[in-house]
Amino acid sequence: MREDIHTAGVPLLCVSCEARHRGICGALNSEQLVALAKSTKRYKAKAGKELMGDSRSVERFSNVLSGVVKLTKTLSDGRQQIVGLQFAPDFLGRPFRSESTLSAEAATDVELCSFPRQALERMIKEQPDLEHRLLEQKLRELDQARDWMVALGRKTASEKIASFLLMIVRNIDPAAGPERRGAAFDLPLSRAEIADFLGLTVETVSRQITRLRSENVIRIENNRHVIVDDIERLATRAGD
Amino acid sequence: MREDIHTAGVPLLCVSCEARHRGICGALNSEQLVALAKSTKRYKAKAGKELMGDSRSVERFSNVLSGVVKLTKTLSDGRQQIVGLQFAPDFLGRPFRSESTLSAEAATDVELCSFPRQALERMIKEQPDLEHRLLEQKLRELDQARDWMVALGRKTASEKIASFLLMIVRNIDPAAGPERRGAAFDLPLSRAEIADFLGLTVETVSRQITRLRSENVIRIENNRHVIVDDIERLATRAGD
DNA sequence: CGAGGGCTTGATTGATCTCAACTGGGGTGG
DNA sequence: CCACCCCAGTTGAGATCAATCAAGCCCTCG
Repeated sequence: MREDIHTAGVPLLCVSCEARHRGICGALNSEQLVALAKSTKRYKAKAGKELMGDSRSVERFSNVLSGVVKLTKTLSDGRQQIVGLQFAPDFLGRPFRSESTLSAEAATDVELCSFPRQALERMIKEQPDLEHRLLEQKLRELDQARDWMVALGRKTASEKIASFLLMIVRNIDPAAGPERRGAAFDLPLSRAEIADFLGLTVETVSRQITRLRSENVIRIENNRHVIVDDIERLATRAGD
Repeated sequence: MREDIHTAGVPLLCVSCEARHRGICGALNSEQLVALAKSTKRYKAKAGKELMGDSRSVERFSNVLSGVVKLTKTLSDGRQQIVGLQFAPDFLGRPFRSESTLSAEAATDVELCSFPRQALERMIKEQPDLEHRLLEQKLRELDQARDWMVALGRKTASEKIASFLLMIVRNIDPAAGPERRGAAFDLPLSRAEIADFLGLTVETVSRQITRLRSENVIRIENNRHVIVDDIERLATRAGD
């Protein structure tokens, strides 16, 4: 591969960065990347780390470079709902003020590339295609949110679990084409988090996972590692 | 009001159109409006009319000028979930292809202003601010979708109903400031539709509405007309 | 007046929640 | 090195909220 042609003048930080390929940075040329990289900070966060409190850090946006970030909303009495999961190379942040509040937390260890709100907004003026990418990303998030609304509102507990596993399979390595029959991966979420994602309790999640396992739809090692031999078979359980 | 200044050269069709004020057309100047208006068609549809099937009419976008449009998703076995409601002057349509399918239907009688996909895309090239408006709108929809995910996943039946009524109050005339105590409006949805929106059954919706009524939180006339004397009191029941 | 659709109400069922006990692995400190 | 603890996960038994099944009511419309 003649990567050198495309990487001429690209900041070292960005050379192998996925956000430059599938993420929003793909809208930028070398010069613009250099400019943006000036105010860019790349860092890692441990699982559990809060990345964006209701108000804190609204002033920075990030690209997710690796790992999984969960977006949650909490009711006053503590009930929680995960309203989104972000995988690399998703864009993390809510441009232009939001009325609704949500917080972001590292679900697994994550790697982020963050930059100040202003830097992004300045860059948008210069390169409108950046805003286009942003729109595409947010449209995808909207599609996903709506798919989950169906699951939350109308699917049974076991359908929810199957849908969830399917969603992880599809995001963990989207590289693999749709023709593959099996997959293996680590769950990015604990049982409690899965429950918060699916609007269930931990116990119900556990029981349904056990059921899928005893029906040989999935195998599990170490509580976190899942092996799916026949994705189609799992898809059957998802309901849609 | 010196509307004449701002309406000079504006197509007749657009003069008093809300989309020009709060909607996406606000991004356009008179000339651009004239250009767009050439391929624009304004029309009314009766409640129940399908506006956008899974594939049909993806080639046109619309502004909702009056009335309410519901966006629904359906599982293979017929279970339905309403995943969004659009009020004037919302933009209706999914630019740039979607993987996820959804259909749009007039919930009440509606008035639409529609234009071909191409016209919009051409106009975006000329006026990037149009894309910005689109992004803002979709971000709002995303915020709303996530609020509903919390309701669907974590709220009780009666909290769901209260949240729903509250949402309608806030959308039906957002003009009225947050200081007003009461409100009266017609429900844009039937009981069955409310059920599809909240992930409940018709019976549960009916019972919970009855309960709110017997507790004097709301009054109801003709099954559709709702009077809320104390919005705060209703908000208390919504859970957040 | 009779029929049908939308809505309500009642009785019962059932999926999921709640509460509680137990298990197993990993880490800690004596 | 081992005993202990702690936490995540599992499993069981019983309670509960909403679904289901079944009438019945109230408009509107023919």
